[in-house]
Amino acid sequence: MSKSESSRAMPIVGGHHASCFSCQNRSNSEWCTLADDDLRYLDSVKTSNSYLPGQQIFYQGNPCLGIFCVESGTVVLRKSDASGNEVITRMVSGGETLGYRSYFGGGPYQASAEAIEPVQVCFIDRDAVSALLQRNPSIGLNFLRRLAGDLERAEDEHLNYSAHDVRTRLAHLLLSLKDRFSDVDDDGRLIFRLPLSRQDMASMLGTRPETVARTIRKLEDAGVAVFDGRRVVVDDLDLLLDEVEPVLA
Amino acid sequence: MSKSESSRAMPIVGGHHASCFSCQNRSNSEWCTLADDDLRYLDSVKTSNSYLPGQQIFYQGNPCLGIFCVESGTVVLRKSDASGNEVITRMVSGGETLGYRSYFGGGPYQASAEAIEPVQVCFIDRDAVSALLQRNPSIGLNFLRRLAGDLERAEDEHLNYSAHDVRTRLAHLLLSLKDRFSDVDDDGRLIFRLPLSRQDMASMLGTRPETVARTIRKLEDAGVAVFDGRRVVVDDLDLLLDEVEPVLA
DNA sequence: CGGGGGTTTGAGTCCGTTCAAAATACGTGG
DNA sequence: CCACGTATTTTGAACGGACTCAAACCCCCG
Repeated sequence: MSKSESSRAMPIVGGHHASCFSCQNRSNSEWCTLADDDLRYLDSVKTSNSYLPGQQIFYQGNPCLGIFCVESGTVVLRKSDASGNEVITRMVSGGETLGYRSYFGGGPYQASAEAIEPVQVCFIDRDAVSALLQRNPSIGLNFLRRLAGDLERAEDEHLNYSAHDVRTRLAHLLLSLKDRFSDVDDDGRLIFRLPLSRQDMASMLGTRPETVARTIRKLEDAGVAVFDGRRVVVDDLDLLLDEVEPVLA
Repeated sequence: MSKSESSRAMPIVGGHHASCFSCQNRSNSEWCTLADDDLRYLDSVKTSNSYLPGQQIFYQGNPCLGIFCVESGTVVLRKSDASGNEVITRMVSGGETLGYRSYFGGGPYQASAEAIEPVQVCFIDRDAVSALLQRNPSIGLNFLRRLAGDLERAEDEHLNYSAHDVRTRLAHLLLSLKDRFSDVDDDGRLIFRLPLSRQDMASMLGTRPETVARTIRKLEDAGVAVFDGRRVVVDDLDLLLDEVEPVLA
């Protein structure tokens, strides 16, 4: 169930009101092709908010009132069904956008967005998005590219899911988190600081927490990685890669 | 010209050259918002082709040269990895479009498109699509809606997949094929004529043909459906629905 | 009639689940 | 800072669904 039951999309901290002009992420966001005056418009209509880990940015089933820009931090999209089954369909980090699937698809959100790190997000109203799309059609193309990429990832995931066991998928997951959540220490080892609980890992892998724990143990026994809570140490990246890429005959 | 470079995507029958104006499916396709002169343009640049069951319309890995309109018949998108694992990510029938994910996402096709029924498709060149997008930006919005819907379905499928066993997913599959591939006979029974082999069903369910056979047997033993090759008879739709919707306490 | 691909059935195994309990981490108040 | 209650994680044992390998079957076609 949820931890902070009641409050909906209530930011804990008022906006520190970043400017779109100085936004680090703009160059690789959908808004990169905005002309100066359009950017000025965007900057004037957006609102900026902060969320702490565990706080919900929007809920599955809620109507989509606009689009969010993640300035910093990490958000997960959780999707659940009537029976309480839950999967994490996506992780969204700084520079990425949020809520556009429902915006373009119509209908309510199909997943809940929850901050798993302290997050700074900007909100752009439906009408403002619509206006920007009119003023600069290339924004639409940018979102087309984004959605096409999302669909590709979802279908890759589908294939990956039905072709590999949990151990392989866990190795996959680690690799996909490498760039954003690991550093190399003096000895050349990879040091992860995962933003995910074991339960969240299970939701991402489509399995149960118990299985995650057991699979972690297997990877440790195989010398691939050492897990200590959310801290993971990988001595030899090649061993991790071998988990994913079977030794082909 | 463009697609003859690969002898594979060679239609068996020359176009019967349907007109876009008389196309039955236009009203619910992405092209429904085209003005008359744009439609005339589309009609002049599209080429129409036929494929027989088993023929490939394009291959995973091939560059995307344009977009296809399925006028009639059914196509499946097969996606495979280096190890030979295969899933069917989508079924596309008359009125739907094909190849737009790669067109907007850039890069080569991520799946192969194979006719599983006699199919009539129109091909629209990249440049023509681009021109139409420019002339009528609402086309872009239509594709945004389409991709958003595809992504939603893919993520629904993901949840469905990790939450339900093969038996439930098979029932799901039947229900999803009901509208297009079944009729009601005089006694009120549903008569399916499936366009899929058992292997294809396995690819859609993310399982093996043996498991499909066994699961079919279970459904028969439970009196839910009778399978005779590709012909399926469902006496009582409610029984099928019960397979999907667990009796909630 | 004799292939040959697809399908079904069988037997055995393995992976992941379930249920239950123990261990560990966490937050809160004393 | 420690103690305590709670939630999460880990471990264990038993079960079950789906997989693998293999053989038999079937149907379509030459």
